[in-house]
Amino acid sequence: MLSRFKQTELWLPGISVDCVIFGFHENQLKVLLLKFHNTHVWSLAGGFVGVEENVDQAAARVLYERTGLTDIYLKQFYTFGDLERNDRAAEEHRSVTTAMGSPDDDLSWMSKRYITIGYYALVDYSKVVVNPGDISDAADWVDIAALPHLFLDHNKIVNKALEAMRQSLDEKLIAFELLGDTFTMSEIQAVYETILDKKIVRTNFQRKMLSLDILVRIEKKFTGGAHKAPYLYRLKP
Amino acid sequence: MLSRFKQTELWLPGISVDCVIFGFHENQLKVLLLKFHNTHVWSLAGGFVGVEENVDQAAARVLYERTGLTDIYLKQFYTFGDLERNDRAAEEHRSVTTAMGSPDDDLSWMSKRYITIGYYALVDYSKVVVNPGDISDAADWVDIAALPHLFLDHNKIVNKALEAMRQSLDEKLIAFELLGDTFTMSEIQAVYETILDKKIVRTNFQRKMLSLDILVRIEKKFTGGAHKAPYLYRLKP
DNA sequence: CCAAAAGTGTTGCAACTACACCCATGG
DNA sequence: CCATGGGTGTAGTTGCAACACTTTTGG
Repeated sequence: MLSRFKQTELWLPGISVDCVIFGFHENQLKVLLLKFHNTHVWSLAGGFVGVEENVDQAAARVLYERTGLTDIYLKQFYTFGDLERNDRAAEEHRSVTTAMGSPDDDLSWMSKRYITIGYYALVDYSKVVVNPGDISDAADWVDIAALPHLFLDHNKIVNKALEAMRQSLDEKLIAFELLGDTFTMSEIQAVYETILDKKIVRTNFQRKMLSLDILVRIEKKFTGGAHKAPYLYRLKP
Repeated sequence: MLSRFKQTELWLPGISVDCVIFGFHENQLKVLLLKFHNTHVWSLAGGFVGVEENVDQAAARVLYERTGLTDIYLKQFYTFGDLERNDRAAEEHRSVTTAMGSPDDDLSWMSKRYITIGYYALVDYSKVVVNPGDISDAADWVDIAALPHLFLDHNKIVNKALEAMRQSLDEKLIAFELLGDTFTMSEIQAVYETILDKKIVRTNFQRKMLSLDILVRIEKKFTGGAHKAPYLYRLKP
């Protein structure tokens, strides 16, 4: 069952990719996490690199396998190659294998040294159909502000991904990748405020967004809340 | 002779590090390049990662082996993992091995697939004592504006390093890493102008530099040129 | 009417740009 | 003297933050 995660001649040895998959829901920035079978060990979506596969492709494949999505904003941000990143590997390996109670499941790869290439992905939360995969029995979106302790150095990887994303936020307008095709101005603002972790004055934010000349206001208005009528916007093509 | 470059159990398989070593001399931003024995194939300073070595340490070691320097500003900027990066490997491998004419030299590693982790280093040109190492017979500083065709995708790696360096130039004040302990204001400006590839108004640049409150003006003046007397500066501790 | 959403105007600050102009000094 | 290096002043621009205020609209 775990055969495709075993190290065979199909995969490059000692190398993995890890995807920090960000989504935005209920005014929270969330990360997609996986939980190993019968344990409470949470980890990022990761995988290996095929011998006939680009590293970027491997990351896109991992993303696809867990979310069913393609053509997603996916960016390499750092490569983690410290020996210490596996310091706790033996311990966690034990707890994982013990919990699984199946001596046939070869999880020895967990305790080997890996250099992992970190990618972050920005996806439309509502479009994701989560698939935990073979080695996990659960997958959940977890608020970035309330992350549990993660496998190995995955907490560090998430933090580094957040940093990288913040850097590119204005420059590359990646906030829209987290939203659907249409969105209200306050939704965009919520994304910015959550990622940058600070309040923004509405009027100034709105002016700035509109001055970028990348948004189209859709005449059809939002048929939602109690006493309101926010406009919907769409990105210009 | 080439034994330490062969893949043995001492090195991680399929992984390398490449260092883009920048120096500044005669108003030019230069990169340290190596030339394989008896060929005209130029490449970056690269190496493998020891099984008991952090990736960062491997990069620092490579830098040390070629320049004799330690405690250098060295930053990971990208990991190159495309299959195509080795597309020309076979061809270049042939030209290299043929030129070397020594069937004993195992250069088969050249045509294998490698994922390489890119680092850039900023060094004081005048402090470098170049050591070409075992597989190269020459090492030279080459003006960034006149790079030859490099081994594999090393041109791409240099360009990506330049981009990354530009990004961090203001933010982290890395320009000073390229200068000696003391320097004139126009030297700093030359570094900035070369890296950013644009002219800067002298007065504004000077004001900005001094306003950062990181420079100490040394009373002793520069005993150099024809009709002038530029001040020397030093970084505050 | 009321509350939320949207839009307009203004003020002030900080950073940067582009010049004009000054002083100092070594040959 | 003059060419070069070094320094000051100032006017214009831009982006941003903060705040006040008005308008629109659905219930």
